[in-house]
Amino acid sequence: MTKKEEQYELRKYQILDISLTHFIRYGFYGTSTRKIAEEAGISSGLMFHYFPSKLSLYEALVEIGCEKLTIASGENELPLVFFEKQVEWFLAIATRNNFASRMFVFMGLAAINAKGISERAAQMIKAHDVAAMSVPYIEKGQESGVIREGDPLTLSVLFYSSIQGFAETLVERNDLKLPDKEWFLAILKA
Amino acid sequence: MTKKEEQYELRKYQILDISLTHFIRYGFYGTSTRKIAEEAGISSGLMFHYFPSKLSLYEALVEIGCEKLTIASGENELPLVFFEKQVEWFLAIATRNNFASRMFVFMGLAAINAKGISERAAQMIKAHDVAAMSVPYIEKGQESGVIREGDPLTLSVLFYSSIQGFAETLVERNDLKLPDKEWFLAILKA
DNA sequence: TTATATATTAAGCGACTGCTCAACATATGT
DNA sequence: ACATATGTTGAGCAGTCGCTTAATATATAA
Repeated sequence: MTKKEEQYELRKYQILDISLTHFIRYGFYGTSTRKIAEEAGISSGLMFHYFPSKLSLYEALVEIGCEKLTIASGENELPLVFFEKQVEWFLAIATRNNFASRMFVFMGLAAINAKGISERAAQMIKAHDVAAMSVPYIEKGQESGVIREGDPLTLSVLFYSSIQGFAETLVERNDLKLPDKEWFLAILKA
Repeated sequence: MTKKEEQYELRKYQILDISLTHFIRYGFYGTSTRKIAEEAGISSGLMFHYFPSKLSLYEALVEIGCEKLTIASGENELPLVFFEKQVEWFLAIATRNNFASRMFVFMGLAAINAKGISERAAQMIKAHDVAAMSVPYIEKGQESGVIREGDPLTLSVLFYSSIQGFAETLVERNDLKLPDKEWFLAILKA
């Protein structure tokens, strides 16, 4: 990779990183491309050399979020092992206030108001419904008696909501210790 | 109350109601006072007869949210009874997609990005930290052995995060049944 | 070195924003 | 009926927005 291409990719990531923070703090419409450019130390026009529009910047983040926040669905794992891995994976990225942990908050916000921003982003998120994708594991666990009875989707949504909700709180507060993974699993366990 | 005053209060509530929906969907900066006025069937100027600014409208909603979403802390209740009442109260308002249930989502968003909007709103929310206020109940429950061990604040935050997170998901999806209250309490129970 | 492609800037356009204000309509109190 | 206070409008102001574009600097390839 040439020097030029290297700087290109670096700038692109830098813009995404700054945008992520701004989108969380000020929302899509409150985020100004001028401010992002200023913070990145480039002219406002150059922004549009890297991303054709503010919307494309937002959608790029949603796409990255969909990729990064997907869990590799283990092949035919035991249900409780599957959900335990989910929690462990979350706790691992939550310990560092990095790109991924801010992405968690961003995606939570996007799930609520992407419809008011971009139909494409809304559909990406909808197609990436981790709670719905985990329903089979819930059902399997209920059959074997290790997961409590009740509507599987609702149970799954509650499990991921608790992770999502805690992640949102975590970014705002620094007086929080990390929960034990058993606390999350208690929602599911029979 | 005269006919005039009656209409005044009605309009004021109507504006708040429309604003609530817009703030959730488009965020503070994406919400236009003109659009709110249009949806309320009044001129854009009249908006500012009822609320002196868009910010005051936002802060009014935060203030209402702080009032409505506060639970009457029962005097010396048993810890598990206290948290059970919290869940029951949430489930009661979650069953209707009304003002209160949208307010739930609004306050969740406000907790994240009020700092980027209004210092006053941010402090109102901070002063209304239900999770922190519930810590004594957690500690009491841990002493009597009915609540699991672990950092009390973290435990409390996780409990309320699960409620908050589920409420946020509930407004977006209509294919969800309501969880059993035991599912939430399982997070706390020893 | 020269030619070509890319990086970068800054000015500026049209649209939209929150909000004000002079003007007019309506309702209330006497 | 008249006076006064309140309700209501819509044009308009100053500012910001996303984005374009002509011009220029810089890096790469020949």
